[in-house]
Amino acid sequence: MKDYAAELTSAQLAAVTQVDGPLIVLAGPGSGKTRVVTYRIAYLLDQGISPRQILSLTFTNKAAEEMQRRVQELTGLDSIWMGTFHRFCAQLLRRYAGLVGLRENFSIYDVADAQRVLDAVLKARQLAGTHITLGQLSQAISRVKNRLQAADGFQPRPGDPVEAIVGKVLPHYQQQLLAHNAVDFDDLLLHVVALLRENESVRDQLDQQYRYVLVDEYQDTNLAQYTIARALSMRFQNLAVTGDPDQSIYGWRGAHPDNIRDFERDFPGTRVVRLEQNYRSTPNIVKIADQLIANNVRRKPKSLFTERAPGDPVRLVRYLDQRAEAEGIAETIASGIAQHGRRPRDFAIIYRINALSRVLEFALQQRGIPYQLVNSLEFYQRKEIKDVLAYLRLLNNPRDDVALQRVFGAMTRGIGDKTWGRLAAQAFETRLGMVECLVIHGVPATIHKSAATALRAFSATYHDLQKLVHLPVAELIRQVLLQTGYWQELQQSNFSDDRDRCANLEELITAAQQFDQNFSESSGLEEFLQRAALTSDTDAWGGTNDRVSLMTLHATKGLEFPCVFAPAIEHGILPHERSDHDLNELEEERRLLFVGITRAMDWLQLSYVRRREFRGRAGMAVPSSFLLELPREEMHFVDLAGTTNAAPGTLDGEWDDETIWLDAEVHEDEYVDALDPDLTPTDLGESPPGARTSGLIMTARELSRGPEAPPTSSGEPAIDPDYFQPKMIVRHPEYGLGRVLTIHGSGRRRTATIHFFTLGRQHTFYLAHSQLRPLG
DNA sequence: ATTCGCAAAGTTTTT
DNA sequence: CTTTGCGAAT
Repeated sequence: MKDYAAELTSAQLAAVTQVDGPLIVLAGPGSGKTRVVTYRIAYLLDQGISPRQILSLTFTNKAAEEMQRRVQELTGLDSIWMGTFHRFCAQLLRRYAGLVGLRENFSIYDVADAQRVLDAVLKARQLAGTHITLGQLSQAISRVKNRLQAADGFQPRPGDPVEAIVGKVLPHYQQQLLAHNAVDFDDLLLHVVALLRENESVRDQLDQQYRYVLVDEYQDTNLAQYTIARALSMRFQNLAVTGDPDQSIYGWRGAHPDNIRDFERDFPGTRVVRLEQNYRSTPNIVKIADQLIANNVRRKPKSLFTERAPGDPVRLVRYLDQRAEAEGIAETIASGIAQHGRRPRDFAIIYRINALSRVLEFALQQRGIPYQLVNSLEFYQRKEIKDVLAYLRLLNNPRDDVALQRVFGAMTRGIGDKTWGRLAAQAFETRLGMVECLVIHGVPATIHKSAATALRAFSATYHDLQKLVHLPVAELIRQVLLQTGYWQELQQSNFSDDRDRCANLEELITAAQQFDQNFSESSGLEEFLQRAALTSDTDAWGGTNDRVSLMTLHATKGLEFPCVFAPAIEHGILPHERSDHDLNELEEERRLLFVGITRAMDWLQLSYVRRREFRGRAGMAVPSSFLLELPREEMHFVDLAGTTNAAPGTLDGEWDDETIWLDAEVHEDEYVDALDPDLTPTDLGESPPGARTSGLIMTARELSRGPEAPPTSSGEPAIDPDYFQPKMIVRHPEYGLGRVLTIHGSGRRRTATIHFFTLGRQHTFYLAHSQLRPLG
């Protein structure tokens, strides 16, 4: 048995050795949370508890893998069930499909698949043509589902147009999914909730089977997930959750904000253990993280501390543009590897939105630095991959009409809307899936000759392939590619990107081969499809490599790296423009940066640029207001933007608010000239029709508004910056009337973001300098 | 029914 | 800059 006391602090030990009863571990970043969880599992095993009785639920696949790895390192065991809620639920549903109206071979629809169903429902219900997009609708449905508002009992909030449509559509949408023997992501949870609620014996049986349930990243679970965890812990209340409210970054996905309070309510006598000491990062990093997060109002104060030796200051770098930024980062990494004994895997570049990865990738490629994109949507989103997977899904689940639609659209010739409609009509009458119907009843008489031939050909191929579903998945994929002619078509194509497609398909086959080796059981195809649906990245299947990691801030959760770069800390990107109208969302953005900063162990660089390209257009970037909230002593400012009044690097180390914040405006005319030489003075006054600003970037034209109206505040008395408050209506001599959205900072540093009504856009001002006046 | 071409629109984060 | 959508021509 391990000497637990010797390897853990007293707080950690308390969390590890509490075997029975409900437990909450509130763990700050880097406080050894994963260590606590893995040691706790080891301890449970030492107490004679069987690995089969332990269930460890995580939020992402990545976190699950990491946990699995570390548990194996510690105990040598890999037989403990670890994975995401969604994967756990998918497996349960395979077993109990009949109890919720599914068959065990159900398909899992991704967002795009689900939207197709939604689209069909809208059209059938004559509800198409509202200004509400499919995306909004499916998001709203997702919210409703995650809040456990029952499908038929859902009451739309009065006056909410989106919810009104959700109310009309939801029952039919659900019915269609069931008819296709399919579930969307949220249904995986929802069906399990229903299963556990309606079948006490099943619930009790599972409760007994999984006597020890661990939930990681508890702050990001939604109501459905919490309900599941609780249902498995009624008789045996050995539910241990770990989390950190300051790292809650999935509110937009229905994470239940008060779940920690709920937990204590539902499980009286819960033991709460707090872990506040950080073992991961240097004091500088901890300090700026701590000070940043202190700006969140809706938060229980908590302070992080560390006893690590002081390290390098955190770097804040201003680059000229995104290319310079990417190259600068690549350069720094290269020299870190060449001169400071770093490995590529020591570095991570983390950003707010996936779109930012492109330049960075390019710069790394140029220098031959190996990198990996984590969770980029790429692989399983690619057309050719989705096409083949659709065919596989169709073989596995003949009711999957959405898959058939995709197959007809991409892998067969000669079948169009008309034929589709006629086939659908017959399928509807016979209450079968469309392929089922085709196989059983043959081609409907209403279908024209050429289309009928195409259908018969498809039908014959499908029939042949159906006999092969028990082959190893890799072999099955090969057969699908060959027999449908898809492979041949791509091979003979003259388009160069079809070459890439073939390569991607080969990669899929390789992944399938790996899968076949690891899972030689008979239900191979189903399991393979499930994995394909529930993992978003390829390297989840492969090993860990010595590469620089590129990922979004969301994807970094639970990870740590010696050296971290966080580029594009700019207004509109972080905080994201769609988040800064709402305090809750803004605070979530701040937590996101907090999570990002605290991934760094030894070395951290934040950066922003003066000029960022967006939709092909260059525009001025505005530094994020979060930068103003960071302490200065722990940081080192480096200006590489090459401004006219300061040679590159001369501002090293010294910076104040003007340096990072106002400078972009001071030099704006110079940039107008640089960006748009054809701009004539008459252009300057009005914005061209249709020119919208996202708030992300100011265009040259918008910037040019500035110098036309030099500050006229000479005669007017200054207004106390503290006078301005959110929601206040204000007037600006240049922009007109607007409403204060958010306020940041205090004193001289206090800034306000104003939404201007007539402009339909927003600007951020430094209140001590601004020409803003309260109305009246 | 398919394909090609151009125009418009839209870009958060994940299971 | 991409991707998606729509309309016309084959």
